[in-house]
Amino acid sequence: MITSDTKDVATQIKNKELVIERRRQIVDAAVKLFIQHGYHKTTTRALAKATGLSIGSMYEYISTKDDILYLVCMAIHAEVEFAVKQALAKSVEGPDALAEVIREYFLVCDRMSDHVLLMYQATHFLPVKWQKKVLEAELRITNIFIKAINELKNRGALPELDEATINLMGHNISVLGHTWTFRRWYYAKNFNVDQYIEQQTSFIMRSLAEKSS
Amino acid sequence: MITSDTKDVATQIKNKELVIERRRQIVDAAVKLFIQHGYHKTTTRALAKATGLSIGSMYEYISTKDDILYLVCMAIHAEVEFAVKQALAKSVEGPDALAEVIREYFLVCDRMSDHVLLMYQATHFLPVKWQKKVLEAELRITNIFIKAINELKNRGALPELDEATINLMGHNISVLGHTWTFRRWYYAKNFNVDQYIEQQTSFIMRSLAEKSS
DNA sequence: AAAAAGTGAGTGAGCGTTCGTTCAATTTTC
DNA sequence: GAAAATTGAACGAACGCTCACTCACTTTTT
Repeated sequence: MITSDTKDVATQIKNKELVIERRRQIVDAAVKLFIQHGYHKTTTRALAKATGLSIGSMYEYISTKDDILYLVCMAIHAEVEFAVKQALAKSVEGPDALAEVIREYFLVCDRMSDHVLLMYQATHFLPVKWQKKVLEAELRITNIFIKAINELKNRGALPELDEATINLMGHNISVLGHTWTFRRWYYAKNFNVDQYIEQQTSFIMRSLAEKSS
Repeated sequence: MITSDTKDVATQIKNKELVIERRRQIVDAAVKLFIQHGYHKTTTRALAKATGLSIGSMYEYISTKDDILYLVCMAIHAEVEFAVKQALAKSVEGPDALAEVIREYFLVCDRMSDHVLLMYQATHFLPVKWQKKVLEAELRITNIFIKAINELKNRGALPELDEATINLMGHNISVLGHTWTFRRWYYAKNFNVDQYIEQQTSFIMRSLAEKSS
């Protein structure tokens, strides 16, 4: 796993490695509990117990319950970003490169549906300063798509598209990945992931391909 | 305004009209406060004060804080549905009918961004039984789009599209309306509503027009 | 033996909800 | 039509409980 920017959360503990290790424990436990019961119904006591620390001890590694949510959000984004970047790196050069990245992204979203859902519901409990950080992380992922589209365009595999259009398409990809998670209540009855990916990729590619106006 | 199904929320008050009036007051106040401070940080006392009732009195009209959130969610959906249905009714017959409905839908989403956002964040605090009701209301709106696409298809204005594709397109319209509200933090810097509507409508229409696979 | 890490009972603010009471308006009784 | 009885909406102090966070103390590490 990737250790996300962790330096903005205060700690009393001197040993840096210990901080990383314990926080990983905390995040792992928190993800499970937050997903299961939601942020508010998860008590710090339950968090501590699940982590294997005492409350007092846990509070040596963070200074607010918010901190934990922040660490969780960053960890989730880091994981998604990692998956997408990897897909981008190993993908073939060619017009299907984008489709491949989209596919891999949608698959992470599927694997991590609960996590994505959690972020949609809980980000806004964070202090504004951290909300911004989380959105930056989100934007970083979206930018990967935008970059991928641009490369395709520059390679001549797509018609001329203005900046705004490409930008929006990047965001659409991002959101349609999330949509799979938060419309599960409906989609699950009608599709499996692969069908969803195929359909949406086709939607995206068609939208990009024929610029008529 | 439309009085959404209100009968599943219990009240001590006998006078039915009074219940409707007071609940409208409660919902109006609640929307503002929930949007401003979020559901959890809004206390029942603050709610009562903003409504112009005492807490005790307010509790004669509902039986749980959840009830208020439920009423709020239903009221919001009712308003969106109303707007879309109206657009559908007065829209011209023709291939632009869909574009017109989309436009009007995106515009309600814009007007009610805070409300839409609120629903994304707060629906899951409801008891499951009511979450379902809220999702039904959501689906009702989505189905309007699906129906509109189908009519266009049957009128020959669109190529043959299978049920699944049309279905998904309906959901995409729905979600892309919401997206305008919950990606405001980014979009606002780059677009205004009209540009957003034009771009997304163009995506949708192109995608519907050219079914290649 | 000093420093660092861990502990968990304790604290108190904050919250949703209840319920005994008030009182203006309406209905019934004489 | 005055007096008595009934109704039910409005009230808000009080209750019981939850929960984030602290701190004096113990254990472990160096």
